[in-house]
Amino acid sequence: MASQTEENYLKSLFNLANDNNEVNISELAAQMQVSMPTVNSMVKTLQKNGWLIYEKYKPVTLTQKGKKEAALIIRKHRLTEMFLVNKMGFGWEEVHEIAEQVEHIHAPKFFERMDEMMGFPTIDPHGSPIPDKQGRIQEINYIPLSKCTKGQQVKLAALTNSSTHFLEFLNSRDLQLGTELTIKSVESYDQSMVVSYQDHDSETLSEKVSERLLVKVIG
Amino acid sequence: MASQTEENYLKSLFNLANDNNEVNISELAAQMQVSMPTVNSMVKTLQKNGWLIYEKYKPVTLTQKGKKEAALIIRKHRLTEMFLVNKMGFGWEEVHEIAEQVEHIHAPKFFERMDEMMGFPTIDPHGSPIPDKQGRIQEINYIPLSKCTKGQQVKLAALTNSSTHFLEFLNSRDLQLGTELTIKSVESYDQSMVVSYQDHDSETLSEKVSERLLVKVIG
DNA sequence: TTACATTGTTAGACTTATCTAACAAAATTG
DNA sequence: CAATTTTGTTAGATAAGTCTAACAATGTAA
Repeated sequence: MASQTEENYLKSLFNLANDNNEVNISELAAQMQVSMPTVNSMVKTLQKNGWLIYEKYKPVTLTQKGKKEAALIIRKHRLTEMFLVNKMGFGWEEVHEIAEQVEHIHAPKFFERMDEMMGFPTIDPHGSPIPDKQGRIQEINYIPLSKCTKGQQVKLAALTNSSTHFLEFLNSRDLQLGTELTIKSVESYDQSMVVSYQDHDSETLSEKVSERLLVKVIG
Repeated sequence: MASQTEENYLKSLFNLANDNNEVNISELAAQMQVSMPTVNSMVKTLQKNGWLIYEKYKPVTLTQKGKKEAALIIRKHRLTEMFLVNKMGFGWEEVHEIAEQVEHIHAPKFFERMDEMMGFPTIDPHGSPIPDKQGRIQEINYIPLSKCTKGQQVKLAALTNSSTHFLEFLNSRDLQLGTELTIKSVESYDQSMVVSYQDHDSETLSEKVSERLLVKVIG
């Protein structure tokens, strides 16, 4: 069984993996906020335990076993976030830190019960997909709002960043998953967008914001 | 902040404390399932951090700070157990292991929300009192069934032991908190008791069982 | 009250997860 | 392609929490 620390590395590895499923030591060190030598020694341990493939001076790759384990931890994280929001009345900006701790609990029934009570949700409060019990993750293809153009109508479907700060910003603008926006204009200088939705006739979103908002084009 | 390991020692110290608030190194080692040298080095650490008083070759004593910390961890444990039973549909025999993990989560709001959702319960599913937010614990004076005599009527109020095995035994006999029993006889040879309750006209309980059942005399 | 048993301590070692300093390989760039 | 920067590795140290072996203090009981 992976230690809590190992579980955190697996999660980061899963999230950082590029198209070739590769992750650099330096990226992992940055993500985990530890030094490169620490990562170096940890990847050797993770390899020894069959979670990943490592060769000197090469990027590392999760094994099937490692990918599944990571997905199951992410499953616990996302189920917890959804439970906290749907069943316990938390705001979407409050749940990450709690889920970060709850995800390490070893008690399959606990998470199955959450899942049941919520009617087997497929996405978490930030629109990210919840891996299934086999660790399979359904890929959804939303596009960043920043890729959209003037006149399009889109529905906010997910976020690429779920930091408390960003979520509080969205709260302050009444932006929620499901909100339908119309793109009124795009400023060519800085790519900022003017959008309208609900009671908001004209709200300006910087590129930094619009590239973190994943949307579905509806018109 | 106490580490998870330290939290577990504090909890054990709290539970093992005798009338003088003292705990022996050997008792603590047995409870924690570690060697005496391990306890010896840990109590030095705990003292250094102000959780307890330690003098060579003397039993240790929790400080006020240590007692409060322990009670607050026990609070999280018992709130969790109650939440699992009342809000998530678990049986009282399933919750200890899960609560043992959840009690280490640092997220005051999480436990406050549980508390609110349950309407601020004062006992856990096994009849043990839930310490308040200040770490004060309300002492309740129930007596072990084994101390009762023929003819008495009593109500099952709490348990001194909440092992899964014991709880499953109680389930098999339809014994729950609140069950009212009449003591039909006590066998002088082995102190076993014959009791009746609900549909059970004549159920024999060994001393081992009756001394673990805490009751309130009602007639 | 001396001997024995129990309880507690010290010393030293191990594992996990981390660090810094020094160095080596790989990638980038003039 | 040689020089430099970036990335990765090795070596050695540290802290937490554990162990065993050896020894010391305390308690018990003949």
